Amino acid sequence: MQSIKQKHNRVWRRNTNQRKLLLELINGAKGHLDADELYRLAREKGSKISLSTVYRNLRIFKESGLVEERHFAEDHLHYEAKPRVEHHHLVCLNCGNVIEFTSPLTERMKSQVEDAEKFTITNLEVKGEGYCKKCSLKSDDIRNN
Amino acid sequence: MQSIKQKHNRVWRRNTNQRKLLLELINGAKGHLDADELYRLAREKGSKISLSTVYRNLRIFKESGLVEERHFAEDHLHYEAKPRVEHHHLVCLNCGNVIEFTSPLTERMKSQVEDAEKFTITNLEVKGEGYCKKCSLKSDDIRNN
DNA sequence: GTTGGTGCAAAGTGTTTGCACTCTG
DNA sequence: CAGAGTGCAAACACTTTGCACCAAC
Repeated sequence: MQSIKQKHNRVWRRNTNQRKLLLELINGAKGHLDADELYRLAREKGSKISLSTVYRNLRIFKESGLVEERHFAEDHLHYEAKPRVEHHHLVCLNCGNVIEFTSPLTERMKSQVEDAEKFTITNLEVKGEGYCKKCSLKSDDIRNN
Repeated sequence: MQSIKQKHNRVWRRNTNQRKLLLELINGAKGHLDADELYRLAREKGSKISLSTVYRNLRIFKESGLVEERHFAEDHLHYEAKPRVEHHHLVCLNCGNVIEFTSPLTERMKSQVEDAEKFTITNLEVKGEGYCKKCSLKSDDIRNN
């Protein structure tokens, strides 16, 4: 079972029902969830959790490294369980679809940059914006400016 | 001089003083600016521009491809003039410094992913979070959880 | 029992919008 | 002189916070 520590390993956090449910939902989810989706899912499961609790716990999970925060849209955040294999995202500017991908080059790039910049990367986010196969045609007039 | 088109190349936008000043400031800036910094810079230059105008124009610039939007912090956006050579960012979780880097691998990764996923990438954002050289030591207790 | 966690409502923050006025083209 | 652009204030959406109560340890 996963467990949560505060920063600097000082205190073990309490194992509340709300917390357990949230972790369960995040880990069970296929893709990425935002706070509101998570809130609605939890309510559907019968929990009387509040939105503030969702936010508070998401922050804790993030600080503990259990989930990752993603910046897809301009206006709010998405979260997903920290994956074993690092993967990244393509966001279609037309249909809004998010495609996950992996590439051996991202790992190589990471080490190369760490080395060159003397920087320790704990979290790498690669996001490509553009047009998916289906939407590619429609975007011609926008792209060639 | 740069010019601004609306989507689909329909209309040329008006060349207002506010617009000119904003472009000037963005292009003259070393790093990345957020809307508020831009607003303050413009006011310091004597313009009586409003914050709404800053936001409205940033959106237009972005749609026109003149500036790029960056998601550094969790709570607000940064903008920078679209660079000739694509570069990316490392954000230090301790001191908050943003380091720019380039890597030949990012270009290769881009084409590789476009090919593999049949996706046309118009904008690639690579962001590494972690610890810069100076701050690396302090982060040991956080990293090894 | 202590005290971290919760729900609620209220406040905060960055961003967008409605409207009447302004100024570019 | 038409209508795109502006300033202002009010509205918005997402997120955080203060506080009294609750429940995990």
